Amino acid sequence: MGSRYKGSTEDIRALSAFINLTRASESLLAAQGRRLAKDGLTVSQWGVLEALYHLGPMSQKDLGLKLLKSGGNITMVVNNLEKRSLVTRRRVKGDRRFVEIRLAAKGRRIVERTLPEHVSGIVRDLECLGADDQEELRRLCRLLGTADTDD
Amino acid sequence: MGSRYKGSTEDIRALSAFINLTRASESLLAAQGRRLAKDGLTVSQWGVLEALYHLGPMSQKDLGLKLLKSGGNITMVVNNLEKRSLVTRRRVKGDRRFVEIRLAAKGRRIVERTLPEHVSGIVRDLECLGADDQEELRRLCRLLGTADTDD
DNA sequence: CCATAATATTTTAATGTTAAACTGTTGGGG
DNA sequence: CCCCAACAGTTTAACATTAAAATATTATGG
Repeated sequence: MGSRYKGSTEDIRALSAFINLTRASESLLAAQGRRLAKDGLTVSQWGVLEALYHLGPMSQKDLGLKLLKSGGNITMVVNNLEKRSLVTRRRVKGDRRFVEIRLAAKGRRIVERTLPEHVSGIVRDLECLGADDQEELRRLCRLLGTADTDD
Repeated sequence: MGSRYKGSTEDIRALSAFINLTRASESLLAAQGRRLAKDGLTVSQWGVLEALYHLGPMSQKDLGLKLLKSGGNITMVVNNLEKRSLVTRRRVKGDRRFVEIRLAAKGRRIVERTLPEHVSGIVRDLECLGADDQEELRRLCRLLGTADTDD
């Protein structure tokens, strides 16, 4: 049944790095998702709220660039936030193609109340690595992220 | 507007590692997705096909454990593969709760034809790291994956 | 000025994802 | 033997995600 696998040493090295990287990422994201769920938020919704909190109001276009998501996706996530009055939408006067997304009071309260807890959750999740290993991990991942191998 | 951020050095270290890790993972997964799309497959579908190819027929339960996905999700992905005759479903005689998923001939042909290309794609994507860095990355990510901090 | 290209957003269709409720099936204790 | 815990799978509801088509607005070249 098994063992029809024939990979070189380099293949195995790269595949092992790949699988462990994606597993680690999924694991951390899942943990963050569980914490956010207690506040009734998803990871994507949190991404939007945090961007608006730290960078101020911006268009959906800019949100998409910041979060590396498609325009249609941003529309959906902002819809769900707007339904719950966590953000507001407003057509930009001057260029009516743009929509300016802004943190609503309720959204701001949620971010300010829960931000410390979500930061410390991530810090705790990474604690099993020491400071040096965390910086090494960041260095290696940064190299990968930059590598925009558009084949 | 900005600069209401007040994080300690440790916070920033952990957050930087976190953000770069998830970005790198998304970037690699997106690249793999683009390659798979040329063969009309998604990352999830490929995960199922590859598991069946390397490990042989198995129940949806086992697929879920192997791929770390929910039961409902496996039902959906297998449905889509079954529609295209890439896998087959069969109730297990003896214990009729189980469904055995098996690679169909067409699915096997696709895996055998495209596996080398998809492996080498990953190898290429990781090439910007040397062998040592790849193994270091694997080590660090493995530590994170193991850390099942169920808060 | 006007046709057209470019841009921002929305919509649609397809897939993925989970939790929770629901359907069968099995196995075990009373 | 039968009720019921446990278990595998499916369905449903909600959200996420993308590509591609559709809408609306703006910019631009002739």
